Amino acid sequence: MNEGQDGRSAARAGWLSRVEGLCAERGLQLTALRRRVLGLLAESSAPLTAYGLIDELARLEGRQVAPPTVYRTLDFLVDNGFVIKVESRNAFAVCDSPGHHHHGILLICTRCGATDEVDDHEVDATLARRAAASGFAIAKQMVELEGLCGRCRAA
Amino acid sequence: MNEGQDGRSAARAGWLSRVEGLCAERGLQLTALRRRVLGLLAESSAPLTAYGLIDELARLEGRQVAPPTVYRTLDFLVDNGFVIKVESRNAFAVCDSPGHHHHGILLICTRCGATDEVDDHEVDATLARRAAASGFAIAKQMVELEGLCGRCRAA
DNA sequence: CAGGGTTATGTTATAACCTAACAGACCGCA
DNA sequence: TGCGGTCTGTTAGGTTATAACATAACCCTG
Repeated sequence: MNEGQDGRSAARAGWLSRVEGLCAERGLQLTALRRRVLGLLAESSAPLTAYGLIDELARLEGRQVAPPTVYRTLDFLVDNGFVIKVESRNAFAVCDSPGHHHHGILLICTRCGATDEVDDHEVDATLARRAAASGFAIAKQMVELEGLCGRCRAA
Repeated sequence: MNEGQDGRSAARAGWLSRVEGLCAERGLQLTALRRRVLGLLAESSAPLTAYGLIDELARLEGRQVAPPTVYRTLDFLVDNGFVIKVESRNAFAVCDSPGHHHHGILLICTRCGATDEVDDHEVDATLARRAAASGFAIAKQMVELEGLCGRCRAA
C-alpha cells in the first residue's frame, strides 16, 4: 500500500524529476501551476478532488484559481499519463509509473482513503480475453477496487 | 452485447417479474415509483443519469420528481442489486442478474452507448489474487471497459 | 380508533463537480 | 513588428448529488 508520510516524501523527489525528464523529452511545458498541482497530488495521502486542489492552491499561493484553470491543468496531466482520475471518487492521484497510458488497478481504502495503483499483466490479459469473447474492443480500462488496505486491516 | 430493441423488450417482462419475486421474498416494497424507474432503465438502450430519469419521469407522469426522490429510489435499487451505477458515466443501468451484489464487468460502447454487463469468474479470481498480494481486502469491485461493441465494430 | 412507530416520498435549498466561451499574457519566430 | 501558438484568467452557467426538514400512508398495538 501507499508508503507513509516519510516514504512518500522520499519518493516524491525522484518521481517529480522523472516527470520533468519526460516533459523535456516530449517538449511539454511543466509550468509553475502544473508543477504545483503535481506536487499537491504527490504529497497527498489520498486522491484530491479538483475543488480540493483549488482550496490547497488558495492556501499555498494566496490567490484564487478558478475551476477551469485547475481542470485544464488536470487534463494536461491526465492526458500525458502523469495523473489518473479516480472515477468512483471524482478525484485525482499521481500515477505511479508516469508517462505511459496505463491500465492500472486502483486499490482504494475506504478507511484511510489511500489509493494504491498497481499493474498486473494477468488482469489485463484476462479482461482482454473476456472482452474479446463478447466481441468488444477495449479502448480504455478502469479497474477500481474498494476495501481495506493492509495498514488499516492491521489497525 | 445488448440485444436490440426486440430482444430487450422481450427480456424485460421476465426480468421485471424476477425483481418482483425477489422483493416479495425479501419483504421489500416495489412501489410505483421504483417500478417506473426500473422500467425506464430496463427500456433504455444505454445507462441513464439521475437527471435523465427525472426528465423521463416528468414526460411520462406529467409531474416533477425532485432529485432527492430519484436518488433515494436509485439507492434502494442499487442497494438491493437490481441496478448498478456506471461510475465512469454517473449513470445507472439495470443489473443483468438482479438480486445479488455482483462484481460484473461493464462493457461500455463509446459509439452507441450500450452497456453490457458480463460476469467472469477468472477476472474476479485474478483481481482477488492481485489485491491479496498487496494485502488489500476487496469490499467492492468496479470494472468498466470502454470501447466498441461488436455491433458497432461491424457497422 | 388514538397514539406512536416505520417506511416512502415531497420540498427547499445548497453543495459539489464540470465546461463553454471568450479575453489577455507570453513566447518564439518569420 | 506582427503572427500563431500555448498557457492562464474570467465570467457564467450546466450537471450531478445531498442535507435537512415536512408530509403521507401504512401498520401495530393498546
